[in-house]
Amino acid sequence: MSDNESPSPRLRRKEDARAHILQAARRIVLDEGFAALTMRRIAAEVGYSPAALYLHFESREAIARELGGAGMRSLHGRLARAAETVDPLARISALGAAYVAFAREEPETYRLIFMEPGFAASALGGEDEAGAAAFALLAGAFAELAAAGRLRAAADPAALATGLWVLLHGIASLKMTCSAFLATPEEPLLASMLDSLLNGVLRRVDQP
Amino acid sequence: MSDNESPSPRLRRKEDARAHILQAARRIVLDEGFAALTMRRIAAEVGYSPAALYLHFESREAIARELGGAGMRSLHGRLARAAETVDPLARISALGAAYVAFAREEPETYRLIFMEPGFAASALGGEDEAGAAAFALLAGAFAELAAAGRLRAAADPAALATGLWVLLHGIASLKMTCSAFLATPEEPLLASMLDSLLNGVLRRVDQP
DNA sequence: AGCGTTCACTGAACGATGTTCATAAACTAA
DNA sequence: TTAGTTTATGAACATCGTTCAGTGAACGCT
Repeated sequence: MSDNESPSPRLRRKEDARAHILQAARRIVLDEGFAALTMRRIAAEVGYSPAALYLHFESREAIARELGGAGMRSLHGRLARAAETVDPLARISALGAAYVAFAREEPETYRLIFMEPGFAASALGGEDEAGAAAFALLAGAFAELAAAGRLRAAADPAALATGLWVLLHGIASLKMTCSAFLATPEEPLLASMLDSLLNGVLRRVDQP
Repeated sequence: MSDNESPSPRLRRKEDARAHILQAARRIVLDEGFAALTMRRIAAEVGYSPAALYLHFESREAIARELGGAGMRSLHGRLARAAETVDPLARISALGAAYVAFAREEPETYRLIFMEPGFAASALGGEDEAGAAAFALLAGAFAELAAAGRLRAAADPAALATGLWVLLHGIASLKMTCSAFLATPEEPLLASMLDSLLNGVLRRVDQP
């Protein structure tokens, strides 16, 4: 499996430069917001001339795309940790909480992934691996519920996962752009909506 | 009630100019997207010099804000028409369909209102009249349901309206940025989610 | 070792952006 | 008519993404 033992110091340094640029870009986005992600700003941060960035990235959008990919992997990581919850019902709550927490704690990253035009289009559509994996975590929980016979007959796990994502994204993004409107904190709102949704979807059982 | 019979041709022309500018701006956003809304582009459209725009508006953002306000009034208009449905349950469906249709047919307007940073913050928070009125339409439907005793005990109409808005915004905005992900058309997805949500919130009755 | 080639990088520039300012024309009020 | 306010302009400034002709330094080869 050794792809290349000594990766040629040339390429090594090239990849280092790429990494440094991305790291600087990430720092800027986190500290000053996505709007501050400027080629000249990045260049100053890494000690390059603005033109040098184009030797490592095609455009500013390419850097943003890469950053978005990393953000998506980060989100996937959080969801994966939440997905360790064994009970599928509690897992759904944990996944939702993790998702909303990510959006709250790294709003600029979230905006970059899901709210910037012309980029997120490919984030979940299959092209992005982490995005698909993240979605699979949600779908898995519903699939387990279905397999355990705890779902109403007509309920489709994939559709439910999509619905859950829609709900989570609705909370996360509305909170970001219309925080005054969403006076309720995210968590209680999420809990109550999840309650209603699951209440409508779960098979009713006399308490066993 | 006559505020001012002859509004002084001075002011008349000034307001005309404002209207012309906004109209041109609206045309640009609709035809070429929000990103194309440039001061120079607007100026060219209305036949002014770029600097002249600053005699009528404080900044580009002010124009965008005004446009967003108009968009919100337009959305409110659609919702108001849908709100004529008498049965509150059917009305909720109609409101949802109208909302999603607005976002689909005028995506750039929707993005301007709800997805552009630093603007939508005040769209629903009470400052904007149309926004509050639009929300009241949703809340009204749930309040009627509650008054008719068709809601579960713990259900709070205002919270439910917020939840519905979250859901609608989730569908509308995810469709815009991750259309590949939302392979399902908006309407069936909305219908099924609304079904589950209401199913979990409505008081169960033996069919009367 | 020396030579030629490739590579990483820079400085200056281009077109476009939002915005400001001095200036001129046009309209209003006396 | 004259004085003054309003409206519009053209040129300019700073900043943006991006391109391109050069400049060394590092690399591969003989």
